[in-house]
Amino acid sequence: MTELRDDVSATEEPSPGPPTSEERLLRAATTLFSDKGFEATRTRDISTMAGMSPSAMYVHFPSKEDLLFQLVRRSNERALALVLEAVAPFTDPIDRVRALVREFSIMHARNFRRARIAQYESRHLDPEHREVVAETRLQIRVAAIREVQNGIDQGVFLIPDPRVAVLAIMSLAVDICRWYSPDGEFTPEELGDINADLVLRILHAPGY
Amino acid sequence: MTELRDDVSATEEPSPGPPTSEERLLRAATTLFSDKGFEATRTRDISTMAGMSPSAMYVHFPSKEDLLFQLVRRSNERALALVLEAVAPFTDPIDRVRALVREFSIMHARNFRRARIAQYESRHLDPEHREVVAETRLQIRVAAIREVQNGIDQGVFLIPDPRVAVLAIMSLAVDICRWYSPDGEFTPEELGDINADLVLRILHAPGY
DNA sequence: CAAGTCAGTGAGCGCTTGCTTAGTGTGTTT
DNA sequence: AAACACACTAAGCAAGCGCTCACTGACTTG
Repeated sequence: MTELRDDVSATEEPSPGPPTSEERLLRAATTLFSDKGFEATRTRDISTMAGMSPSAMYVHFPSKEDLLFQLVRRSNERALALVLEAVAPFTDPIDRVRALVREFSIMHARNFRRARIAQYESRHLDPEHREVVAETRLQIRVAAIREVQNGIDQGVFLIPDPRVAVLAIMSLAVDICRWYSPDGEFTPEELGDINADLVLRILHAPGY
Repeated sequence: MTELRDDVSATEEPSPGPPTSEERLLRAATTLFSDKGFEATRTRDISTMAGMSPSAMYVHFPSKEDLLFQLVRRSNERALALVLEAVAPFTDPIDRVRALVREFSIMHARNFRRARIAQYESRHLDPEHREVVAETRLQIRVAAIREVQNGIDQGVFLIPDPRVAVLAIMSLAVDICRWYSPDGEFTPEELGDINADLVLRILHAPGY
């Protein structure tokens, strides 16, 4: 069975025992930022939802913007690590692309709130913070291009322009977080398999 | 040659002569809402960018929310009309899907600011306004499903689940407005052709 | 010309915002 | 026991917000 993990959970590997104040604040911010957006969220609401007084947020985070930055940074770093880990067990380009697309898609469904914040709220970051997350995102992109090019070089993918395939991979996966709902008609794992199949069709992989 | 139309232009068929005050306000709001988001945009900035005093917006629009609603409503109505017009000249399911995906994609590139507002800012609408735009969007979705199902029925598309194909069509086209820049490596028309090819590959249309 | 219409203005109101500051209670160190 | 460290709170400040309102000048109508 797949691991069930709360989308608003702040830590990747939840430690036992009650969540810390910092964790509760990050969880509350995840819910509020993804629901109403960064600008429409009030610092009072974050603290209150975390079960604290309105000013308690500033004990743990220097500003509302920094709280957003921690959320976006974690989300992007986790996405990069997931992509690199997903392809690692395989050598066949088809297996590697399949694993990449599948895991990347699953992540954007299962963690759709965190993904929304990373995709749609990062424009509210300070310029230097925005640059940090842009660097991580570029690395994700580079990893995807590498996998597609690898398959082209080995002659198993047939597509005129690898950039086009990467565009499609990213759009199919990232766009999940725009419309996904846990009550929808597909589970995250189903969406992962669906997108992996679609991408291999696009790449004209043999048998697809 | 394709018609060049300013992305922030308020009217679909620009009338000759200088733009009206209402048009200038809609254009300013398009730029500001798409750049900084609805909540981060100040009514003073909209009026000032339109060349008027801070309170002048309220002569033409009852509220900031209503200004957003006009923008989102127009954008969605135009998208629906475009989809229906795009398929009309053709009878072959392949031609119809190709035209649908191509025009829908071109629109999300050429009018990426308006598309961003329609996709990402509609959560700030009042519930009744949100329902109006949801209805139009559903009609776009229904039209896409009809075209794919038509091709399946005629035996030219080979895909297990038509819902999956429509999901992919929507994601590939809509997601353009998230990352598109006029300075990027693809023109709107190129993106339209690219996405049409990708979708026909996904559908296993003969020859793709 | 008098009256009415209407786009646009300047001042500002009531409220909320992110954030600060002084202080409190609890547990730990010396 | 004195001193300190720490998470947290109550109160509130300066700034900015959406929006209102009394008013103005230009144009239209009778």
